[in-house]
Amino acid sequence: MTAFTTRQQEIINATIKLIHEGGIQRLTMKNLSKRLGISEPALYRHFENKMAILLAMLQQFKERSGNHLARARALEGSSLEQLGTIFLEHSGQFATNPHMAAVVFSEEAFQDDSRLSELVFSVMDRAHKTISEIIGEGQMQGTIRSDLRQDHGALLILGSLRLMVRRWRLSNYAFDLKQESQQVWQSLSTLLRNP
Amino acid sequence: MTAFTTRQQEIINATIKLIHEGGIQRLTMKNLSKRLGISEPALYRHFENKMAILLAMLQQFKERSGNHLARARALEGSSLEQLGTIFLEHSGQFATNPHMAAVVFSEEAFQDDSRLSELVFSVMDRAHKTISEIIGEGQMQGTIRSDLRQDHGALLILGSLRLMVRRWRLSNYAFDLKQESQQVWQSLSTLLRNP
Amino acid sequence: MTAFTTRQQEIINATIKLIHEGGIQRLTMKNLSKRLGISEPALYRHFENKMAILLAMLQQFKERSGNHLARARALEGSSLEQLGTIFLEHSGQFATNPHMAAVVFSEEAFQDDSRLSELVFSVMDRAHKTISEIIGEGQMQGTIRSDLRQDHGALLILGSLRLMVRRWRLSNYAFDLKQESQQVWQSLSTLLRNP
Amino acid sequence: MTAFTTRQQEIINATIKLIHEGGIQRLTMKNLSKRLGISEPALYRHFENKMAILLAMLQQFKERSGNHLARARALEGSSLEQLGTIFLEHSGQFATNPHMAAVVFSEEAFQDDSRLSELVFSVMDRAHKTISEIIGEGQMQGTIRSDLRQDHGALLILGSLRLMVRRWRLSNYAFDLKQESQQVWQSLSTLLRNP
DNA sequence: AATGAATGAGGTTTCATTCAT
DNA sequence: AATGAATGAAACCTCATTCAT
Repeated sequence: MTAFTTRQQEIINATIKLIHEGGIQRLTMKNLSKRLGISEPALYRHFENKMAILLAMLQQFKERSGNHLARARALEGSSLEQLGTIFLEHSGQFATNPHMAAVVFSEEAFQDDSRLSELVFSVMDRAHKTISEIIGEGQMQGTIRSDLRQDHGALLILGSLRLMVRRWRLSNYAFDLKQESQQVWQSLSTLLRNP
Repeated sequence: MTAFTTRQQEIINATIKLIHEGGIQRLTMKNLSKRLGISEPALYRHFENKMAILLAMLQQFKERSGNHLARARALEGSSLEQLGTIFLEHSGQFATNPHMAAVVFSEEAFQDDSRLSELVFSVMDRAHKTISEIIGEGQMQGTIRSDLRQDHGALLILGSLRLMVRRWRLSNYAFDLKQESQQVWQSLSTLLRNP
Repeated sequence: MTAFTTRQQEIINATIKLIHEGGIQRLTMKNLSKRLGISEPALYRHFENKMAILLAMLQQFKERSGNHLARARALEGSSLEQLGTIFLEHSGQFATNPHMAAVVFSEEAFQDDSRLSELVFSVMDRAHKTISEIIGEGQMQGTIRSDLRQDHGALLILGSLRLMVRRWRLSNYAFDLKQESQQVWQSLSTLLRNP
Repeated sequence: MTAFTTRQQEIINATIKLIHEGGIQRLTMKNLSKRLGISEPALYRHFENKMAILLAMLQQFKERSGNHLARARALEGSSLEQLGTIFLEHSGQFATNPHMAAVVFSEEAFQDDSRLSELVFSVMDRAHKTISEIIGEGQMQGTIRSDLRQDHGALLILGSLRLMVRRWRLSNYAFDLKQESQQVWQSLSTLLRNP
């Protein structure tokens, strides 16, 4: 959708890596330029602002997250399978691209600017709503236990996913996220399945 | 354990409020001194460093969290009741003291200093371990379903708690956290209970 | 005299307009290029420097001012009529072309470069000298009161003209400059006329 | 009225001198700090902003100008004597303090900020109104010729004063401003006096 | 216990200008 | 004739911290 130039994409990638390494505080225009081997003013040829860089990064993140959800929805499988796909694809993206995890957990740093924080919220909210919907469908079809509010189910799934990724980060990526997320999903689906 | 002077406690409280209002970025020595109505150098009479202030704040947080857990453990009730107490007391503390929620979600900002980040991790980890233990006991007693790894149960409970509080924050405290957390716990206990 | 290419003239005009809108501070190569819809380096095809642009602008201004004076001198009328022509033509030019007024009042900004400031001074000085001359002639012919130093007369006329235009600018062009300048000239000529 | 600390007054004085030497463009926080022998951040202890420094400078200027006018109004003398006092005291202040002249003619540089430009305008406007008033009184008393609109008289007097000072500046202070202003006032009063 | 004054390091951004294409 | 990409210098300002009082 949003098309970035090569340089812009490079800048976005470097931004993600810097945040990954040292949080938002490490993301300075100087560090960014140093990382890319260009001067600070050069950055301003490609983005109007530091804010614009963050905005671009989050927009891209939102787009990717949206794609994940859409792909899962398009699956032929049962509701539980759709949920599993969402859970595993999301954690899979973090596993392959650990930098992105840092961005998700820097959310609080974006609260200064309303555009940034709304973007962040909208990403989370869309996932929440999609998952709620799928749970609702599963309950109608009888595959998911019906004594569970749909939004609570979404809270459960997303909350577990987020905390798992956070623990993975805090552990310094000490365990295999993909493997762990499969096991966690196993547990989750056991709980959700209509007995 | 750690005894703070009146002034020190005032500083810690102001720190929490500043973080609550605008994240770690708002926490500057200047803002802190302005909030307290004293000069900047005065802060250095009470704490060696900005870091020392953060450290004190987190230590206090750790202590309180530890107390919550200990109190829950001391209860006579069943495992599920103990877990419910932990869940509700924690969310209750956030409801009464919304400032504290901000600190939890500024965790990422502490990654610069290893002492800070270890402290943060230890708080989360203790809760995780305690909850795992209780789940284990519940499974042995047959009150909690046994087809669930204990650590996954802890992940579930803590993840839901955290995400619920986060959504409460992002919604600008738009809903009643106490009421909502009771309902969420209702859902959670339904899932965990041995059928 | 000085022949400018079409592009050069466009650049000069845009320069005047920018100064008009926001003073010398608004005149940056970036703003200039944006206004013209070309790139910044393109400007350097047409002028060596930013200074060269300002120089060209002032030269053109000097030329036009010289023309005004010469045309007034060529008139058949009395000395007072010549002075009136100068007064009204100058203010008339500002009325039709308010952008130019801004340039006159940005004079101080040109003091950095000696060539610029000398140019500015020479424009003012030539008007001063011409007016002094005409007053002298009028005094010899008996149409202008002779108890007035010629240079003081020039100071009076130019000072009034400048301040009137300045007030017009500061008032945000709130009054009709042409009409006002006719009335001011009425007052001035009454004072100068030999009773 | 407005009381400044010693340091603040030093900063204001240095500001005036810098503007005097090289216009507004020379007035940078770095130059200012260098001139005072302190660091840049130190300036921010005494003024919130660069703008605040300019504001303080202009407020002081306004106050002084107001005092001049009030003192002249308090004189027992005729209207013409009051006008003469205003004319000579104002030029006298510039003669003693050539730095201030630079500020007056940097007016255009203040157009960026509305507070600054309004302040500048109010200074000029008050002088204009006071002079108009005095002329009106003189006309009623018969000492000033009545075939002259009061505001045109003010335009004449202020315009001449400004242009004279400007020429003095541009000439690099080559002539004796006090002496010249006495002679100019001689001419002006001759023109204004009721014959 | 507290303050006024100061500072070095570093933050984001803008400027006029250059160079390869 | 024009551009995309880049840059060194410098702008204003903020940060945590120190020191003499």
